[in-house]
Amino acid sequence: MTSDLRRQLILSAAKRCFARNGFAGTTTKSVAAAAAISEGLLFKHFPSKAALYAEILAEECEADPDLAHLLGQEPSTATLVELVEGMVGHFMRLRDAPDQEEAQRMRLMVTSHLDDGEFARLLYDKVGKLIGPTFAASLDRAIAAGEATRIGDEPLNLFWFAHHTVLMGALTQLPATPCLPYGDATAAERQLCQFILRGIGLTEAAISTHLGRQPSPSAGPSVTAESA
Amino acid sequence: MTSDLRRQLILSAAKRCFARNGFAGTTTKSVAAAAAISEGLLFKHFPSKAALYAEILAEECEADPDLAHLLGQEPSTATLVELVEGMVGHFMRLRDAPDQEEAQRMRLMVTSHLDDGEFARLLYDKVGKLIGPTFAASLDRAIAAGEATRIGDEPLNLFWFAHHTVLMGALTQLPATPCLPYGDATAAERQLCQFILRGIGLTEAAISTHLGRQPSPSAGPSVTAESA
DNA sequence: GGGTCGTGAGTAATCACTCACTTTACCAAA
DNA sequence: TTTGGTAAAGTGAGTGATTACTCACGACCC
Repeated sequence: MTSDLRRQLILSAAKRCFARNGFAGTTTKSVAAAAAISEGLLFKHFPSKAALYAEILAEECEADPDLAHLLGQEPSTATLVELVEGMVGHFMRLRDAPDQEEAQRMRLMVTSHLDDGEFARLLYDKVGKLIGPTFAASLDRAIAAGEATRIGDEPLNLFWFAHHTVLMGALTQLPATPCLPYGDATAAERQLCQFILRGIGLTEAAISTHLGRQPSPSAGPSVTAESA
Repeated sequence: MTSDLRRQLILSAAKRCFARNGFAGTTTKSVAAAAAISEGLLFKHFPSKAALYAEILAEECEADPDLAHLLGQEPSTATLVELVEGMVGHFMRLRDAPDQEEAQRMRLMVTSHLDDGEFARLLYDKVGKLIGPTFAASLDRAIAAGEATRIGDEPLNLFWFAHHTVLMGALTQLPATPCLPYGDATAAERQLCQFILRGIGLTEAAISTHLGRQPSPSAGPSVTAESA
């Protein structure tokens, strides 16, 4: 097997382990087992456990799951409802997704807060710089159209509030720790969308007009009512 | 020293350690050092590291910081604005609090999600049963008074959304990992209150009428504009 | 002087990490 | 096609340090 492919397989396996057990709770032995290689080979590809973790965090920093779904569409035309619906829909879909990789990314984002504060700062800085202009622009457009009220002087804070709600909400729903009974999934998704949209200042009229129109083909709220 | 007092000192020290480093990241040696005792004595009081952790989590379960501030006042008369202001004010005060114990409790609540999913479920169940009726009643009163719109069929979900926002917001502001720049603290606190109050359905009129009146003498938003 | 409080050296297991070694992949000369 | 050389891919037993936890023993108390 080529070195690059092996590297990627190790990173993928390690991401799974770190997301599930945190940095301290993960052993290099378990990572090697998850990657189906010997422990020695692991250290041929990465100089240390910490370096492996740092590389995974840096990778996550570039590919924030929420962010990818938020910015997957044309930034200048996306409305707030589209943005929030995409974010919440993505989070809700994690529960029933066959591939749990993104779910693990969520956990990883939270664990990074506790394992490595310095990285978390870097992540917030980076994500903020990326999403900030788009979110602020969408909010400004909504305010100009009379569809939203301006709340506070820091529009980006509103995005973080929403981000936190989604992140922790996802954490409570992931299979490993489904500790919070939201009830009907579709209803809860709509409720969360409304919570966030109202929170960031959208008017009731604008929400009831635009919510649930599934305008974005890539990350729309195309959930079915099949889940428990 | 009496056995009970020593026990409490160990619990307090251990809580600090677990909150900072999680379960796997905390060593019994470090706990003993933090409690200024030998490692042997620690195991005279607690049969295992896991048992010590479980007892701390169970204790937290009984004394959720948000919850204590929410229910500290008369449940039947507290308005939604008072409840949310108390919760957010408490969270904002963590940053500048000389005693960091409550801040560590916040971290502990989040780490428990990852270290012990079963406990997290128990915690949510317990907190939900305690806060549920109070929150739902306050919300019903506000709706009846025409001060709020009903959003969804599960009023408790709205509380969890708020809880998550506060919890993660606090995590990003704690001294060990102040990774998110909210800007002016007073403005951010007001912004967060508005975000949550709007999110749970309060009307713009009700918010602007009641927000910032500091009606609760125990846990009101009596922050000064001194922080950065 | 029995009983609790407290210690610190000790245990086996596990940790991150290393190293001597074998296997595989690849390519050119015969 | 076969042969031989070589470097990378891969292994697994082994390293000292650290882990959770124990135990024999001393210090203080009523």
